[in-house]
Amino acid sequence: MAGESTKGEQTRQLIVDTAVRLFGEQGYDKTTMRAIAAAAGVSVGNAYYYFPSKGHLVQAFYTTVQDAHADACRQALQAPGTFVDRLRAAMLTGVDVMVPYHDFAGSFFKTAAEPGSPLSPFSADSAPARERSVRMFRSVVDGATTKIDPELRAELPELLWLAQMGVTLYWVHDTSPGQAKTRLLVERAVPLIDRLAGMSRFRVFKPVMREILSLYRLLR
Amino acid sequence: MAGESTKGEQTRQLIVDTAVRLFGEQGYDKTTMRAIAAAAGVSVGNAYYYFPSKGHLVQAFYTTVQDAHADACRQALQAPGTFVDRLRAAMLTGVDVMVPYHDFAGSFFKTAAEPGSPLSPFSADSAPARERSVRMFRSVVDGATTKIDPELRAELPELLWLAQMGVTLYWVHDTSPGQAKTRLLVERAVPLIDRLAGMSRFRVFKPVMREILSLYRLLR
DNA sequence: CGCCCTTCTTGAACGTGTTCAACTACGACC
DNA sequence: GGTCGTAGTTGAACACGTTCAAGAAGGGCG
Repeated sequence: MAGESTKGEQTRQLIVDTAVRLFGEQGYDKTTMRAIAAAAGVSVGNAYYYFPSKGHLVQAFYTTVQDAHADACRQALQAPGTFVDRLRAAMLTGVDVMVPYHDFAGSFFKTAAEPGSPLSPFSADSAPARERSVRMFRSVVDGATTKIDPELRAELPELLWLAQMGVTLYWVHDTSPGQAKTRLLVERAVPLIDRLAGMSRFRVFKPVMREILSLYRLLR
Repeated sequence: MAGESTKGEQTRQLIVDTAVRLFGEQGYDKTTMRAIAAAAGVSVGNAYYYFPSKGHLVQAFYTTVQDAHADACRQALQAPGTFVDRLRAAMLTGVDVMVPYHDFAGSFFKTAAEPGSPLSPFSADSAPARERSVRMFRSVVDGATTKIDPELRAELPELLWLAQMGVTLYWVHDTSPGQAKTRLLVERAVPLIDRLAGMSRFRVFKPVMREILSLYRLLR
């Protein structure tokens, strides 16, 4: 897991660590490339030798947060349980883990939201992180004792990841203290999702769900 | 409606017109403030005397597009019809109107998506444009002959506006030729929305819908 | 050692959005 | 007519992200 120890790899790591620290301390916009380079004791150009842009330095930040989320979830998801409980655990720990970075995320969001950006959660560059997150939601679904339509169950992990992107979108714009409203959103949306998933087996609802799934597959 | 004709108002208009033209010709990023100022025959500082930032020059662009959309819809919404037909008309004309500006929207999107930005569709500054759009969706709903639960019907215009924001989000990221996938999304999502709206009167579904509406009201 | 090639590093320079102290134009009031 | 104050205007200057030609370090090979 630990990287090679060549000169370059060391410098690269030094720059990432410094950047992540400064991002956390001062936010994205206020942390200039010059400041990162100076704090790391290298030149500006050197930072650009390892990272094609300032935004790419944030991938490391992503990974850090995602690791924390994975750790926080592992314990909660160890034992099987109802779908509601598992989903709530996954999503709430997600919010918890992000809380310290709310300001940072706000200033960085515009970069990640840009259509062509490699930092967009939908981009090819983000595929590993995305797949990892989907895997986590798959384990949420797999360990769930609740009865769910098989076709929906297969697609659910990806849909839940999408839902989490939506929650994150709301969270970024949420200015309530401690992002309380986002928590409220999760608390109340999760049971709703559960109810809808349960209804997916009813006769009247099944064709609608099928249509939604087929549309989703077509457009993603 | 036409503005005053003071010196300042003239200059302001000149700058806006030039900016809108250049944005359309070259996109957002490639149109520099220096270029706008030069093409308008004023100094850079003068542009900043009237507009606090480059992004603010885009509000005029918004208004232009929205006017075009309103015009395109008026005719289609004149006569009453089914909910599906009216909603499809409203949303498809929305896409049509935006098509010429897809590249522009892509490069500008990051600015509008920023949480604190006055150009965010959720911001206070965008309230007039937002309310106008919601009004349009209200006329879509009001003229609809389809039976819809009254509580949902009251809230539906705002929800449809939100849906259109979602469509726009998809559209911005849609790289298919002519944004064909976005059209597909509208074509197939509209009947789905109609079906769900119709189901809202069923006994099993009503409490779920109530919960969704109450959650939405709480969090907006 | 001397040579060469790759890897790594530098800092000045470019073009950008934005700011600001200074300047001009012009209308109102004495 | 003269004077003053506001509205309008200027362009140099700033800080930023990014680029690039140039050089330094290091190591394999004769």
